[in-house]
Amino acid sequence: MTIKKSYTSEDFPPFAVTADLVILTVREGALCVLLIERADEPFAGVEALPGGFVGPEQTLADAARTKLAAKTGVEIAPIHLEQLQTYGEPDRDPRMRVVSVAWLALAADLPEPVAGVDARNARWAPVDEVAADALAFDHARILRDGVERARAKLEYTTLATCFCPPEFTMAELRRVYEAVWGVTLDAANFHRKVLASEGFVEPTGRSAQQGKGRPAQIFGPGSAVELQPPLHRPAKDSEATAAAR
Amino acid sequence: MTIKKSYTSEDFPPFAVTADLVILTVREGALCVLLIERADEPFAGVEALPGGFVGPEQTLADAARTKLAAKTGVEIAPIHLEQLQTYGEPDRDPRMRVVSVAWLALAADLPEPVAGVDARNARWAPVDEVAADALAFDHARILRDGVERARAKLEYTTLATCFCPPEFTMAELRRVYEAVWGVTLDAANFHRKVLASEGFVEPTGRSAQQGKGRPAQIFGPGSAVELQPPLHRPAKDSEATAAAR
DNA sequence: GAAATAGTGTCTTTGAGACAATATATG
DNA sequence: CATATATTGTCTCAAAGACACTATTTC
Repeated sequence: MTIKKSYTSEDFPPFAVTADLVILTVREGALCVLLIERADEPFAGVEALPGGFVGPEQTLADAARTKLAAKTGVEIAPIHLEQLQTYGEPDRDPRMRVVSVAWLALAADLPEPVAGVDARNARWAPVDEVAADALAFDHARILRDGVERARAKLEYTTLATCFCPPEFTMAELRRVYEAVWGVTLDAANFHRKVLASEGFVEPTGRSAQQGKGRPAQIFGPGSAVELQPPLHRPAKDSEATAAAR
Repeated sequence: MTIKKSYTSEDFPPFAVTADLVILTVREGALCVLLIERADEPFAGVEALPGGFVGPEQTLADAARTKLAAKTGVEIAPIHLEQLQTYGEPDRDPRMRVVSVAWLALAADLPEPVAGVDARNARWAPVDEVAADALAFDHARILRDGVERARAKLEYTTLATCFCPPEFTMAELRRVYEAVWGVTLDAANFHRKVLASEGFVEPTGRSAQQGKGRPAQIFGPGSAVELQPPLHRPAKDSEATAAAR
């Protein structure tokens, strides 16, 4: 290797950099991911995670935010966005060398997604129904990593409130945990543990109006980011029965 | 945006991609990071994390492994390597648009590092003595993220054994935790908790030879990756005294 | 009142941490 | 034997989870 005083485009191999998004939400009791159907080759007609190239003057986070807003049609209100991992196998895109910086977004239930110019269709897919080989590129792997990150973070952060509307009941928050973790939780113990975690939720003083049973208190998100003490994730219901055999 | 059938170099902005390494070890009771002194501009003479460009046909992980082996002079034996985060602010490198994929490496105490062609000098620096503005580029931020990742992972994984030689005593393992977390741990409780975490360590049956007191049993790393139950990180000794005021 | 959902009480088990006590080496 | 380090025992406290019980609504 020779020592150089400055770099020109000949000194380093050029890469394309994309931002790809794992956008998760909870719909009808299931953890769902936003998938688009690709319009162009490669993988035309195959579903993929939304994403696109990072602009030359654009922050990585900005690129992710822009694409998130475009797909969800929502000005980034209470949506959490964090960097996941970067994927850069030399052959992951047949066209050229592409490095994909993947992001994880958590959102409350949103209106139906918007199809973009480069995507025929978009939908919320329950993550458990996405086959390991159903997505373009290495997006199935990225999705898996994103789901696992979300599952882990619910244990020790207050991120579950990102899946809820601005105001919610204890039962709604519990159903978020149940959907993301794929478990059933004891309502009584959950209630106590959430209230014991300082700054997790903030009581509004009001109660829910309609409903069958006793009206539930209404909470908003609290100011804390980390859960102290954390909530522990039990084994999945299906795994528990499997282990009991 | 127009729809295109194929991409050429005009269709996307070219980026340089580097792999930068946070290589941590425990030396003389302190968590240390490998720093190099930059030979070239920008930041000539300033310390930085080791790293370099990713080759056109190279995996991101391969690029990190190669640079790790070059700097430590060690064929990657029991060294743990995992991806940390990717940093790509448009102005982080004054020469051009660079996206840096950062990696975290954990190693047992190694021989003195090797200076490379593009580095005047290399040394193990205790992480607590690296000032927030002492490193080139945004490497101080990367270092902070790496240290925090390592600290967190010792709680729920068996990675602490990566900081130990292939065989170690319970006290050596405990001193790893104490150095990384900056705390003092109760030897008795630590002993029990490590043995209670199935697959964390494997007894060899032998005992240490030299030493002042009762000879310690010698262990090797176990087969488990996650700690069940985890070890909990207490507040730093200094923070505990501060909180007591 | 029956059913449904929200919320509280209580008991058992488990693990964390403080610290006493014992074991086995060296000088 | 004094000292140093390793290892085991024991006690207390906090949190997790199971589950009985009470509270407040709708039909």
